[in-house]
Amino acid sequence: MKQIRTRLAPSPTGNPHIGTLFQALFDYVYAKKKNGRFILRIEDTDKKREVKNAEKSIFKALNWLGLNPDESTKHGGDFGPYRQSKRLNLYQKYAKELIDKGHAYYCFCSPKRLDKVRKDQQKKDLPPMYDKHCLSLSKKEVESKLKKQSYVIRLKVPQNKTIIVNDLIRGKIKFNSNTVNDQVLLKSDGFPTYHLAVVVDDHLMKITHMVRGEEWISSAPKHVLLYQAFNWQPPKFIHTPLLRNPDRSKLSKRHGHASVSWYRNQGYLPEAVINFLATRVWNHPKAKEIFDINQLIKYFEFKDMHTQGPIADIDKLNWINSQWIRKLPQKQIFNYLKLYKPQALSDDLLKKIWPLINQRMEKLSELESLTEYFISQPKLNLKTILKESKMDKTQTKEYLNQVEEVIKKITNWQVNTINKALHALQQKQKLKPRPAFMTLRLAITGRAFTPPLFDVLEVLGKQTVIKRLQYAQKNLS
RNA sequence: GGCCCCAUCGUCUAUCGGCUUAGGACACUAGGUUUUCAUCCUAGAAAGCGGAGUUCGACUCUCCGUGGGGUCACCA
Repeated sequence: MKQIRTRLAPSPTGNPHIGTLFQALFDYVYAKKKNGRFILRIEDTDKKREVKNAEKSIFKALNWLGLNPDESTKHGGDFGPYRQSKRLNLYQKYAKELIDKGHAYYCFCSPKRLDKVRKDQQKKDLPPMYDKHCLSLSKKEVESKLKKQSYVIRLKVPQNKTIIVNDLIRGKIKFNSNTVNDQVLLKSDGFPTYHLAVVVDDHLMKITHMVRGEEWISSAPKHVLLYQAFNWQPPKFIHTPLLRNPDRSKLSKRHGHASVSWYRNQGYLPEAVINFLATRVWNHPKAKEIFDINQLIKYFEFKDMHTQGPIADIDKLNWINSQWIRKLPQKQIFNYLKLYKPQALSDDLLKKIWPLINQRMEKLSELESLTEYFISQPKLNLKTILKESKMDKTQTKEYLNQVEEVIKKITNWQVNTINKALHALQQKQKLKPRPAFMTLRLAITGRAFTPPLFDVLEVLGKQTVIKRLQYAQKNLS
């Protein structure tokens, strides 16, 4: 049986887009499922748009999600080079072959003329397309021009033909060839355009399943034409829907959440991001909401992939992330947590606090705000303290002083002994639980929302609690 | 504008012609648990874009509208 080979073919033009990883996920999963190979090919045929270190970021992003390729510029493989700028001779060779077979032609039109043609067409409300001007050049004319002029090679699109793009999840998509442009295949600088390069490389690299975004559907007929011209068997086409902004436009940087680094910085777990991306276009057969990549590998089939463009709903991601924070073993979470840990927070302290805060955490980036009052004396809001205590300044101060005395007498510093002692005081003082304990919470932690008070006290330690009570009293006088 | 893709609660979806008073999840609202917040539990509100057709029967099939999206480069 033929080996399944999938590929991701990003351009090194900036921070990796989450949509790229979205594609990679299905490449990776399907390859793993079928015991195939997942290939990463760098499509660096546009020198102008290339960004330094972009290639590195792609590897980093893939590695973060655990979607490492089997073959790439870094991992090697039998079908290299895996960088298109290293394959220029191949594209040139195949472009010539197309000319010889009559499926492509030289074009010498200047950018100026092309611009004029385009503008005229737009004026007449016609779709802008190359007017095949150079197609009518005689062999002689071509030969003489080749000697002194720069040229491009264009695809010769046949007239009045129906081109069928067979998409694995969308079925047959029909195009009238008259609506397909005579696309440039080889640029005047000798570099191929995407259209030539992608077909040549996917064929040479023996790609069996080509996953890419829906935005490519409209150029797919050109690729079909090329496969026919070369007489090559095309791979299976899978055009995934596009991730959307809340306004339904294509997910973009303008709206935030587009770059992979954003997700990492926010403190989303790789497991959660994968879970999230997968569920945008696919449902677990047992209707599970939370599942890992192995489940995906086990159950995923392209035929079950949706075609509707989903909004990348951050609320849902947050929920999925919070589920994974609770689900993953502590060891693994702590490993991820390193990135977000403030210096002052020791490993030991974190270990103690974790059971108290992990039910309250949605994103790992919240670690600092959830733990800061365990580390240092928080700012106090006297107004809020007095409001909650329902007593005046002196009474509140006196209460805190009594708490201090009670606490000083506790010998066995544990949740239940603290609990007993402070409840006894609360009853003796004839205070209602809420003012009694809320006042304490505010005086000691500086905030109204914390884990259970006595647990917090236990972790803080007797001495710190006493210090904070004294600090609060000082503030109240 | 041409071409193409898509169309069930606010969002993601189940339903693959009858099993459905259209089910679930997130978000939202209310209540319970909790000294607070969160968790957890319970309940609630919330949807088949419109019109023709096919059929005994349509959310599900076909067509036409409508709406949203993508694409029209010597960029990918």
